[in-house]
Amino acid sequence: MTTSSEPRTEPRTEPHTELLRPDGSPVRVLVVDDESSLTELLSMALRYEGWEIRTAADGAGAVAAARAFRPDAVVLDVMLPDMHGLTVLGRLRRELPDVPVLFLTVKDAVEDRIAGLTAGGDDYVTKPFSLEEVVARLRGLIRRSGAAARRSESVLAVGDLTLDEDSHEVARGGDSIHLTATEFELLRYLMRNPRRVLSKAQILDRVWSYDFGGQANVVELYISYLRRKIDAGRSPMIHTRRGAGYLIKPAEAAAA
Amino acid sequence: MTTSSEPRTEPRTEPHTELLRPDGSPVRVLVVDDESSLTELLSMALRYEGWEIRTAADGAGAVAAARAFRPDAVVLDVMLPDMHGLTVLGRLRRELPDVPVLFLTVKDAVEDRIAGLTAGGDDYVTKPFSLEEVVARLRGLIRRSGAAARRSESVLAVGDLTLDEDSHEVARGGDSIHLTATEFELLRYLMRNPRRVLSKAQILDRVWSYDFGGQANVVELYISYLRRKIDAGRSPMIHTRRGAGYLIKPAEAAAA
DNA sequence: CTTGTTTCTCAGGAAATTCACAGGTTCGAG
DNA sequence: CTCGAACCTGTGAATTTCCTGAGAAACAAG
Repeated sequence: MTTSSEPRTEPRTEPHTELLRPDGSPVRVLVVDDESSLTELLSMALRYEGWEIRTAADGAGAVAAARAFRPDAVVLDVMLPDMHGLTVLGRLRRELPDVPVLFLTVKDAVEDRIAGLTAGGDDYVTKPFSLEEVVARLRGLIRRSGAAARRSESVLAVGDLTLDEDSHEVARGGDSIHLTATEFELLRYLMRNPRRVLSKAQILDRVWSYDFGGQANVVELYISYLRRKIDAGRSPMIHTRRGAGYLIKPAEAAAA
Repeated sequence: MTTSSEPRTEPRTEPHTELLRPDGSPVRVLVVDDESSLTELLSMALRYEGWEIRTAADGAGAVAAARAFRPDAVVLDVMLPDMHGLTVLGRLRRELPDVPVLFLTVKDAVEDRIAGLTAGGDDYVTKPFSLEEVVARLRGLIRRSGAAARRSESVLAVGDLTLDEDSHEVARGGDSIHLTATEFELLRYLMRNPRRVLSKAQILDRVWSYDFGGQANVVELYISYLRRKIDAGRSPMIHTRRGAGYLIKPAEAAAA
């Protein structure tokens, strides 16, 4: 039995470090997509981040909502029923010159044109996406746009393990570690919820894309990969709670 | 009903640490399921938590009740006679954008089609469930949703024994203790009712799933397991009241 | 087209957990 | 003190849960 001595009463942060506007009010995000199941899913996930969400189903609605709601960021599907995303972008910009936009595009579509747009500080993710990806990108945009009060750090740390959300660099105790995209997202999710048990279902819902229909044991598999890279040899940080899920926490001082 | 034999005429002292809304009124929960035996069972257990309960048997009723009752949380069976749980969810969200939902699903059947449910901070339990599980999950949802005063602690403490509901960590006097899932739930139940005698029937009804059909002496067995881990050597916290049940309380100053 | 990487399925095996059973122990009423 | 009921706990087997190797499929880069 690992004998950690203290009862651990360290400050327990909310699921995620909160991002607030300068005046202390919650960050506002406008979600624009014509598939209601998607706006639904996104709304839920983004509200859970503590943000205030408004949705619109088409370009006209988006512009109107932008004017009324004055969001700090916009999630915008490139394909809308009434007008093309780029048209919407133009009108949005007229309302809100500096608001960052996260585009949702289909994989093989006009990726280059979108890519060009991201030069202006915008960003995009391709459908089907994972919620972790969207949330992370959005956080990045908001952080960089200056809409957030404190310029929050892009580095997550748990014990001697660090993960940089901007550069995607991961290191444990000085040794840099190469992770694949999925491994990275899984680790980020764990690290954003340290000391908290996350069920396999939660992980799947959050780290895998919303249309993933495969076996739930991919989670076990990727945990296994992560352990090989993160915990190899050292005292383990990723723990299994049989019947409940997984959690990450700083390694105990290795038993002497 | 369950396999418990004796009539439940237990002393009805006030329940557990109460979760209240900001204005001090009791938390409201809407329970939606078409099996009346289940809504019955749940209502009873949740009322006992000190919450105000309303029930509905189908989707239409759920939406109406949501509008009128404005609950702080909803327990929602995914399979309803008139519409699918996800449809209901959409309509509920229109009424109550931020209300957390606890889904009830069947284990094997639709497991894949509930993807995304936990993503927004919602949660689910699979049938057959134990009441402890439902109550714990609900408390977690409410705690995190902000309906209750923010940042309530997730740690239960009795004497020098602590149990963290987020990390599933248990420790006594600094020594961390590993418990299995069932042991954990049993201990949580005891600790949420300190100094109070809980009969074996109560424990069975509460900690084991409602369809448990085994020998009632599993309770004795698990109490025995717990003692071995919790009380080992130290002065005991788990006590037997012959003919009545068990209770947990802070250890007396150890007799020299 | 070829090659290297990444994602994922599948399946066997290891390990932990749950539980029944039964013999032993303790308690308290008479 | 005696007896039966209530309780405790060792043993072991069935079951569940998790881990991980091997390889197929998908993908990206050259």
